[in-house]
Amino acid sequence: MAIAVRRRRKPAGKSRPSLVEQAYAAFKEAIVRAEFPPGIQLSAQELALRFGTSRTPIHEASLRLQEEGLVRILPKKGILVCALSPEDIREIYEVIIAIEGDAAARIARMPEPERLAIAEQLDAETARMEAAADFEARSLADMAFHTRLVEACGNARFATILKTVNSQAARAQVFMVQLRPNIERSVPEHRAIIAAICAGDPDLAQVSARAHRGRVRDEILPMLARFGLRHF
Amino acid sequence: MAIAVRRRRKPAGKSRPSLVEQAYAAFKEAIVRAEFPPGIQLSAQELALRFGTSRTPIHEASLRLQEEGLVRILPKKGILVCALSPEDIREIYEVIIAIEGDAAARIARMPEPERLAIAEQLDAETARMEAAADFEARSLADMAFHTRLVEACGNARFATILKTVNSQAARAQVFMVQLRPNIERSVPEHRAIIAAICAGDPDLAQVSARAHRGRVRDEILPMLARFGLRHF
DNA sequence: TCATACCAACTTCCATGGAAGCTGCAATGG
DNA sequence: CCATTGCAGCTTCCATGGAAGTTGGTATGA
Repeated sequence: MAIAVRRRRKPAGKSRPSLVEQAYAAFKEAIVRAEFPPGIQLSAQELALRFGTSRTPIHEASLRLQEEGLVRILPKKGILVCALSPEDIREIYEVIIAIEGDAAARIARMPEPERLAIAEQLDAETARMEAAADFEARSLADMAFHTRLVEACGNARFATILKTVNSQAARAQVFMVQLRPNIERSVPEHRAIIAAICAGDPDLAQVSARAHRGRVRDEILPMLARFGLRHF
Repeated sequence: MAIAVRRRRKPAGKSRPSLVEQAYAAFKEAIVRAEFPPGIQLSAQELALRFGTSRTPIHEASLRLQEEGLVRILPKKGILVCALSPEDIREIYEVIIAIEGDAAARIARMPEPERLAIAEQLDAETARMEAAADFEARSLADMAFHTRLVEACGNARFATILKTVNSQAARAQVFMVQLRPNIERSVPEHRAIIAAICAGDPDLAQVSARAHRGRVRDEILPMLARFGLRHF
């Protein structure tokens, strides 16, 4: 007997993600990449066909995406992929400004060893950004800087909120890359935030972080307006 | 013929809420009222029995509540009603401080007629609070003030974020009522925010709003610690 | 006595089909 | 010609049952 290989209790790492998880990730990816144009209306049936599951996981994934603001479920009608207006972008930036500003201030209030350690990490990302060869690499390092900033601040809810609004803005980011804003100006601004953190000055950190994101917002919004983009 | 009453296309108002909606509301209500003690583990089957539906609407409602942070779905094990630690309360207050501060500043930046109109509404709530006979009425007026503040600020995402964290904190509020913090101190602080808005001073509005919520936080956290409450 | 293997009772996960609602178009009646 | 009605084809909503994973208690062995 016992020919059959006995499975372990915890079979090597975590078990495969559920179909809901897969459908959620795939659907979200498709939305962010604008494979589904904003405003399009889909049915669970066709999505199930596309992702190779039944309708149930699709439906549950849609519920999650609706909670995040990426789609709207129209009862008895279908699933609507939400379109973002420039107004939405503005709202999202204001959330980012409020949260990141406080995150920077919180870090600046930490005891010196901790905040210096964080500052070092932030500085490394900024250096990586400065040294980056192409726009994409720079953009990636930029994102890493901001992610690190909010994850290090000691308030997990800040990170959650930013992750949500970022996923809303992600589709717009795809367009942004094509517009190629002058990301170089970010480097000294990042350094200003880092300096305020090192100095342990929460107010200055707050102001620097807000000024940085505010500048980016003020640069991007007219850009979008100029290109006459009504939605994303 | 035609004895049967023909239904209109739009049958008088909106149709009945879906079972998911009902289950969601009922489940959330039960959690907030602490009918389900925090940390308890439930099964979809028993909830379905309690709310008179099948397991599907319960499951979907649970997904929504999980997204809001009120429960966690443990795969193949059940639904866990999340417990809040004092640390969570602190985090939630910091989100409130960041968002409400910016909301107040945004209102103060509006053109005079608009911000005066909003100030008047806020003042009315504050007056209602001052005149309230019992603690509960005062508490209600207080909540109305803060709700109005964030809904009037012109950024719908601010309101959404606050609604989410408030629903997380709602269960703790139930305990708070029993502790009866001295809510009277809020009245002059509300008036300070209103004055800053009337004066059109965004920085002062920001500082006033933050100071108000910060004071409440600094009052409540030790209170919870003193009573040795580990979770809610 | 203690550690291990096993099993029965639980749980969610997911597919599926019928019920109910929405929409656009064609047929009908003025 | 226009308004109304009826219907066909679509959609989600929800109940249900089998598949598969988890757990705690019990029997078994050293």
